Amino acid sequence: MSETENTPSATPELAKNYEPAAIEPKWYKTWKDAGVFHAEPDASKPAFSITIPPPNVTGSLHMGHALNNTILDAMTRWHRMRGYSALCIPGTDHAGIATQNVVERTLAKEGIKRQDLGREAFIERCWEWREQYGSRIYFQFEKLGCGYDWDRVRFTMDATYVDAIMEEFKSWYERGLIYRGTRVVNWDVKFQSAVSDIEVITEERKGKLYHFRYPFADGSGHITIATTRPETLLGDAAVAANPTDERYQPHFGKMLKLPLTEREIPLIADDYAKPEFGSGAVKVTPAHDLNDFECGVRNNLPQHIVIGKDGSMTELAGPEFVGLDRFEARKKVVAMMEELDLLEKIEDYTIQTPISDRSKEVIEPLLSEQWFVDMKPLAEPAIRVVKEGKIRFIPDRYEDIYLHWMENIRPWCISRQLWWGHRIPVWWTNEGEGGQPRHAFARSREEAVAALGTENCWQDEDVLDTWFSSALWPHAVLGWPTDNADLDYFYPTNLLSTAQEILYLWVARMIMTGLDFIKRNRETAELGTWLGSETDELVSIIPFRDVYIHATVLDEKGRRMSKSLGNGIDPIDLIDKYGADATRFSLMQQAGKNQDIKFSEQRTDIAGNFCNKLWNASRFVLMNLDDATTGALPARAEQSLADRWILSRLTATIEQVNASLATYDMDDATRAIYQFFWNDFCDWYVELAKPRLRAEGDGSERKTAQNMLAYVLETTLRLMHPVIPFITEEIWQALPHVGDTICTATYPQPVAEWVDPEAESAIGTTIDATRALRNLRQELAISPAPFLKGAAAAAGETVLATLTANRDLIASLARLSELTIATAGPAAGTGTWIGSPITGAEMFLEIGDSVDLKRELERIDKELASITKEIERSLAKLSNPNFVERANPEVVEKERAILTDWQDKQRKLAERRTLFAAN
RNA sequence: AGGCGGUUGGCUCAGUGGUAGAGCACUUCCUUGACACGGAAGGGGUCAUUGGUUCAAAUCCAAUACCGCCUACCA
Repeated sequence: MSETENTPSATPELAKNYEPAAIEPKWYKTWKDAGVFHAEPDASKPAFSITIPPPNVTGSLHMGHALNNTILDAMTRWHRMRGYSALCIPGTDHAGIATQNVVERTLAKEGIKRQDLGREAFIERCWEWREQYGSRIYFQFEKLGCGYDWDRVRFTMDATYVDAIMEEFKSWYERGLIYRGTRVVNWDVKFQSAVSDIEVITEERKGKLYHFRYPFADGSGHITIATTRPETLLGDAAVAANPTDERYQPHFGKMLKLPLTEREIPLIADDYAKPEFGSGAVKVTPAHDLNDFECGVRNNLPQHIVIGKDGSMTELAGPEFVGLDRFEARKKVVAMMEELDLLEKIEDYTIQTPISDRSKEVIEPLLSEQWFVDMKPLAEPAIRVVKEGKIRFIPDRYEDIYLHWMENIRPWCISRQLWWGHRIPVWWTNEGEGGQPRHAFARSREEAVAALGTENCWQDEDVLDTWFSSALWPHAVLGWPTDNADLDYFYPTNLLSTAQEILYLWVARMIMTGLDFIKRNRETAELGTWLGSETDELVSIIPFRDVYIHATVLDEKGRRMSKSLGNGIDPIDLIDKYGADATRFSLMQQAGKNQDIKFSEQRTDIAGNFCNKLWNASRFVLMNLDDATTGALPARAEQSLADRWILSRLTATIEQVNASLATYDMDDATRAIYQFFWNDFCDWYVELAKPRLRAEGDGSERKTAQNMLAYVLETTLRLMHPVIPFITEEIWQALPHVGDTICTATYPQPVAEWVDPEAESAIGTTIDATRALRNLRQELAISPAPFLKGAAAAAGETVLATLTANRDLIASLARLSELTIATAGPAAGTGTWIGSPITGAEMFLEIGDSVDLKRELERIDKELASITKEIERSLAKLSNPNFVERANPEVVEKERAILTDWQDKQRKLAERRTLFAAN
């Protein structure tokens, strides 16, 4: 029969070479067109849902995304195959400052500033930008193989999403949780906006510590203070020293002449000053430092704003400084102080400098009026829900990190002085009592007029922090604030997987908003997903059950990937080079409970080799099937020992993979897959099957082998599919299978009847025997080509039976012309035999004239030396009465068996040695 | 400064009390009809250090060192 005729006509043949680019786009399109990824509420199935962390609309796929989205997709696919109505909702975040930055840069190339365009037109440009580039990352997700429900894609500025934000704002505003406040915020002088803590990076920079003298107003000497920011001197409101500091106790309350100004400032007592640092006295600038601000509030100090929003000095700084850039002002202050002989010294100093992540400008802590959210009341339930174990962190160490932050939560500044984003839905009028401004929540001018009772009103200029909108993500993407079937069925979601740096800014806030806004009837709420008391009719529902914090992907040297270092790896390049499957596999192999991943491209190369191996082994299986092969599991009676063995290995692997995925040990899951497929299936099972495929007779042995190969391979493909979706689909389609796509095929589950210690032990012996024979051949440098005579001496009946049963297999694998099995070794005079002991037997090889006596003795001695060491170790243990008496009897028994085995091998080898030494 | 991770063969990492493992790299051999992106056989580790608990420690405890991450108001 020709090869072509052997191939089942209904199934296509695999291409000779594995080329991911030739299969991946094809299957993604097929799946998408068939609606495989679309999920609807389905009462007959359990729900499984995930919302992806929405990447910035300006973003493109980086390694962190690739890792996280591989995990999300694998978890979704795994559940889909296990019969869940599995949904993964994609979307993007409008990313206020980042998008505005990108668009402003584009405009700058045309020589336009956003102020030239005006607010409306600028926002129009932002939308245009988004239309053009904002979906790029979606195509990249598709390329990675992410099976997301594209019918449900969400953007944080969609009209329905805006409804959710309005609802959130209204509720918090009306409950007084959102308030207007004046505090020191992180000010970005380039964007002229407040920025959030996460957008501030602390960098160690070299700077100077300046020691200045502040003279007492009454001329009775001076106090020395130190500062890294001399320009803030102009805004000083006091000098503080610790109340316990004896050096300053006599002077508290006295006034100091603030140099370069006309002002006098007091020396106050505040324990914010640490006596051990510098002179023990610290200048206090309430408007330009958060700690000084708090100190100022405590002591009722004035707040002089001397640095303006653009980073230049204000009028309050005095006529000599007004308009100067803050860093110019710094130089000038130092120079003038030196001139006045008030500069004591300048030291080199390492300064923890806050830098704006977006603009790379030094952040200016600045007193300004902003909108804040009072987080304390919102944090309380969010703490409880984690303490009560309703939301689980994986790895669990993040629970403490989360709780620590939540318990020390601070007000959240939500206003941003940007144009792109959700404009704050608050309207103002100055028609209040005594012309005081008043404000009210309103979604539109009409609402505002109604609420304020006047036409003379205007909307707040600021927009909301982007995180204000993403905090609503899980319920907003499911249609909240409108009650609907999706929200009912898919909420709470099952998993939130993300990077650790947004644990606070995002994860914590989603928990807070979820609990605050999503309430259900206690009777109908799913067990373990709600917070409330027995008497509450309505209870708060958690947004997700599991929070998986994935590792940070670093470069191979362990450095963060960054544009400036140029050490980043573009996942799209990896996919183009090795395929999405290899990219995913290499990421999953490294994704466990680790904090970071040192990633090198080599890992993907190795994963690609695995895919290639899978491809070729599958080709082998396929070309050995024929039309009659159904891939049905042969009856137990028809199965060979090897068949039972591979099924036993398979069910152990299935169990391991399912268990590992359930606990987010993706590294363990991929390792189990890798080892089973390569070491068990390819290295041994396929090799053991080869002679059976060539078997003569009625063809039943060949048939069984064919069905077994097809069955095991098909099952393995389903097991692998969540990790490597494309290649598994391509091969699966070529094999006998049930269903239209592997995506919706059943996920393998362990089968108790397959567990077969007897077969595992028997094939274990077969493998040992084969290895011993191959080893003899190699150690004595005998050509691998010729078929040699082999023999085995079995110590007991079990081993004798096992070896006999697998005689042909061993002979084939070890390239023997014949294999004699007996209870004793070959008789003298029957040839030149060398031997090697295995557990329960000794394997022999007839090597004719090619024996190298010296070499053989060396081999035996080497082996003996290592065995002797093992025996000594074991003897030492067993001769310790404490061990024998105290250790678990099973352990002692096991140790005795080990010793006996080593001693047995030692005796056999010694006999061999004597034999050869005599020659 | 505090908290949390890490430290296992040349490299990247598994391994939570009972004979130290994998992949890559390395050595030797092999292009035998699935695969050289492969096959076969090997070499290589006092599991960071020190102490403790235990019959038994890579594994549990304590300290130390180094690396990393995250929080933090040290001018």
